[in-house]
Amino acid sequence: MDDAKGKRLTSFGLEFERLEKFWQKRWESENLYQAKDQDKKTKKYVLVEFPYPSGSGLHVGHAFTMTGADVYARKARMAGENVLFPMGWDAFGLPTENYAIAMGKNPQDVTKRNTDTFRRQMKKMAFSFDWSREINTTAPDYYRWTQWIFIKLFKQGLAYKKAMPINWCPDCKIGLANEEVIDGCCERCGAQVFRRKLNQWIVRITDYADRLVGGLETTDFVDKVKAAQVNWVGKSEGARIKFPISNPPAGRAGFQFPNGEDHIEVFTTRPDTLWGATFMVIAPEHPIVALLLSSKLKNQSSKRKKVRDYVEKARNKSDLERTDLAKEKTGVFTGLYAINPASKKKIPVWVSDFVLESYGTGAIMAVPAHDERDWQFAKKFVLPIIPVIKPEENWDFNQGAYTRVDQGKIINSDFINGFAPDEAIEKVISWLEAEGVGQRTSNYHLRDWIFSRQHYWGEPIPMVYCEKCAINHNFQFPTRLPDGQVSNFQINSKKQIPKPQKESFEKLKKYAEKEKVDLKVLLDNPGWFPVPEDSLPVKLPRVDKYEPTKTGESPLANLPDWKKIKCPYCGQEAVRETDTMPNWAGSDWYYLAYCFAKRINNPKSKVQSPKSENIFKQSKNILKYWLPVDLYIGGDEHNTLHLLYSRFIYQFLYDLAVVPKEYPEPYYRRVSHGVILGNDGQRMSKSRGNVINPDDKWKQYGVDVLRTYLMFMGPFEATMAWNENALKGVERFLVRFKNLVENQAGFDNKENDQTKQLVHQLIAKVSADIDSFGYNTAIAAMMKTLNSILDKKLLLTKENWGNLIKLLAPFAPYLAEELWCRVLENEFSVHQQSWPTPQKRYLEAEKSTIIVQINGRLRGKIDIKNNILIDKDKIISLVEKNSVVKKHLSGKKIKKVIFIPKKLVNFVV
RNA sequence: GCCGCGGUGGCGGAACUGGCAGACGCGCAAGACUUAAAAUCUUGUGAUGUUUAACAUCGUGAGGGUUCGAUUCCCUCCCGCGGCACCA
Repeated sequence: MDDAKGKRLTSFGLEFERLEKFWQKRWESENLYQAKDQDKKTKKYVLVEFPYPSGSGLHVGHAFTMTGADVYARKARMAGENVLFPMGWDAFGLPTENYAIAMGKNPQDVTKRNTDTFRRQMKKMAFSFDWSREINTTAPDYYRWTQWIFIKLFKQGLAYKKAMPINWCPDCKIGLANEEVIDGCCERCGAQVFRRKLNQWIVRITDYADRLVGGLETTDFVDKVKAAQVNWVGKSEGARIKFPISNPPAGRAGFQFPNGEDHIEVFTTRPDTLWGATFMVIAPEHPIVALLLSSKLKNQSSKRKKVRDYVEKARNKSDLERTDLAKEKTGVFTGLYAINPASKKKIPVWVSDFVLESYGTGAIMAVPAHDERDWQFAKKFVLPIIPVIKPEENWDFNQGAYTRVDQGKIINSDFINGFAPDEAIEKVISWLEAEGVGQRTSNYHLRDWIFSRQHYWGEPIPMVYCEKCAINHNFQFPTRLPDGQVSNFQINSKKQIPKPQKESFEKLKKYAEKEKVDLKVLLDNPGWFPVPEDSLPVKLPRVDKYEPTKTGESPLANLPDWKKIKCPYCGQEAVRETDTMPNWAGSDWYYLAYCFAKRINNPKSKVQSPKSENIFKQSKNILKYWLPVDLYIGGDEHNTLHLLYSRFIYQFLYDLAVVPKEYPEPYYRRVSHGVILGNDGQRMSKSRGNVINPDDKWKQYGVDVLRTYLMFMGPFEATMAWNENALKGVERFLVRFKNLVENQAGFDNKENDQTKQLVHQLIAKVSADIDSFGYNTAIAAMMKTLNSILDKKLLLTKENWGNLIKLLAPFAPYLAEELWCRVLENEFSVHQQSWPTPQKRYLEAEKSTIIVQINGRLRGKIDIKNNILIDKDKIISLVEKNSVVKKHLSGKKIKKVIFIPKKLVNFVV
């Protein structure tokens, strides 16, 4: 075409940079993308996970994910929806702290610099975020509310302090949650993790286990996300069964079972195999073991010494060693015997580290005939193996356990003999409950959430410890049960409490009522009080050293002045908690914060309601308007932890009635984005040298080419390798598009029906594809249409060029704006235009192609006019006249004709 | 071991609820333009066979099944990716 004017463009890149700057500035000055609270339009909340602003800037993975979200948001906005598409910073975290330590800078400054870089890059990428709602988890006005949530958790009895054997990373000098330990090593530094007991704040997420699973029903998460959540909670149903001890070391001074009764309780999913339980195994941490070894027991036999040695060894083992499947079973006999409540047989109690203290009751009934681990143990220590399910084939129980136990019939089991296992389970549970030796129950893999971190760069946990109160409140009542629960608060129980204690108990009770604190938590955590809510935030003080202390305490422990505080209860001198919160805390509720970001970022503004009201209640109407999040785009790596934690916190806030009662779940739809690999097909990493930096690419090709390429690479949810050549293909497409519009602009073009059909079919296709994240096929369709226009030398009217530009706008916003305003000379801005709607009359062609098959094999195609399309007989006779069909049909009998209107005719011969 | 996802040309990928397999892009080949190269444009491009056309046969990880018809549904198996894992 004509390049006489020298106007013709062959590539973007540098030449385009000027335009990008120009339009970026204009969009910003006109506040194009601000969402309006309470607007009458349909709201749509499009959320993309906010990044951790690392020092290395925006990653190409961020660029990919956010472009995908941006395309969706832009299209929705043009289609007339009130779109909330916000962005912020999840800025607390170890990398910043480590960098600060290494460079001697303070994390606040490092964070400021990093977020500035990220923001600049995102603006360059033309992401249509509503920057008026930007939030930062490290801003005191933000984490004030993160702390507030923690206080509420405490007051409701959902946070408690406990010495926990935690995963301790010797290099980072920090306690790690189970989730942060990968193959027994620290997720961040790779050092081997070992166990260490440390006082930690624990959050009782397990109380919400059933709701975290049940709530999924009302959401539209993709199946794999739901499955991941369900698996993580890991519910299994079964029964608890009590096994009485036949030879308690009775008469010995000080011996008393921890549960007050002389039995060991187990959890099993297969109560039907109870008759096959020939021994028991308890975890080395089981309370009975501690009791057996307690110094109060005088007779320290050699057997007892063996137990002591074994338990000692197990304690020093790392998790990695303990859970190594391949290793041989170890264990020792405790000297205790239990009575199998069903068979009444005396069975030995062993201790072994393959039984975990943290799951179930920390004790199992071993059924070696039908469980692989129990079988191995029985084989090694020569314990009896009794089959209780009849195998469907010949089975040698000396060779292994028969574990296909869902089929078969029960044997050797008294009144359940002959039943199928699932029936037998029901019968046994009824019997257990009737006899009072067991009950139906469920267990979860989900553990309570260790919430303390011994680090600087996190939200301070807003708690105070008062030693004097701790002494005064360490009430010894008979009402305290062994599991830490308090059954009732009757002072007038059998054992009288001494008078001073009684008085202080009454006082504490009053405090609990006034402050709305669960009395149970105060009793379980003597001396611990939340800071008063109106004194929040507990600001992170500046320190000189960011390293954790040698004792494993956070660096805040080095600040005596900061630590000192008056006890909120007694007013005397007390100390602050020096631990900080885990990374997840700030991201648990950030999607709520966007809704009322103005109130957070400017707490002194007039919109602030009375101080007594919390920000969630103040923003009730705004939350009701925006929630739930309509679409949440994020990575698979957050499908368990972040998603589960934030759903839990939301459900908790729901129970506090501070979020709208209409929405029991925060996120309606969850879509997980894909991953971009380097051009070698490997995960991008500095060590491989295959990292693609988006900065380089937009400098070379321009933002529009980069964005369009990212969306064209493949399905939004897939894993794809970078391919520089394909990037050039996209550039060709955009350049051709631009040149063609420029060539046709300014003419009074007349177009034919064929052209209109092309345009309207494309509108329908692109609209549908964007809605279903089929960005790659949307772009392919645009390419195809452009090729047709070029091939057939079609002319388009200004209106239809406008339509095509609108379709392109979500992908290539700069080019679209340039063509819309400068070339077509339309009014600013293309991004505020309404999304085109396809006209039905152009969607269907006059002719349809009918496929002709013979015996299901393609033999020809025939174009048929629409007006006779449904007329079966006419079409069949028409088809039979076709020469190719005639040839194939000659000399054959037609048995049957299959006719699908508008699609095909199939002759069966 | 368990759970989830996937396997289609030389490559990335397309194919709606079973109905033209390979859209679109890359790469490659030939040609045009050019002194030449790059860029751009045109044409071709799953395999095999008679080979000019046209046509035929095969072809969506392997094998089997359902169906007039299967990349799509069912069964068995193989391979890859992700997650969980001594969880009773």
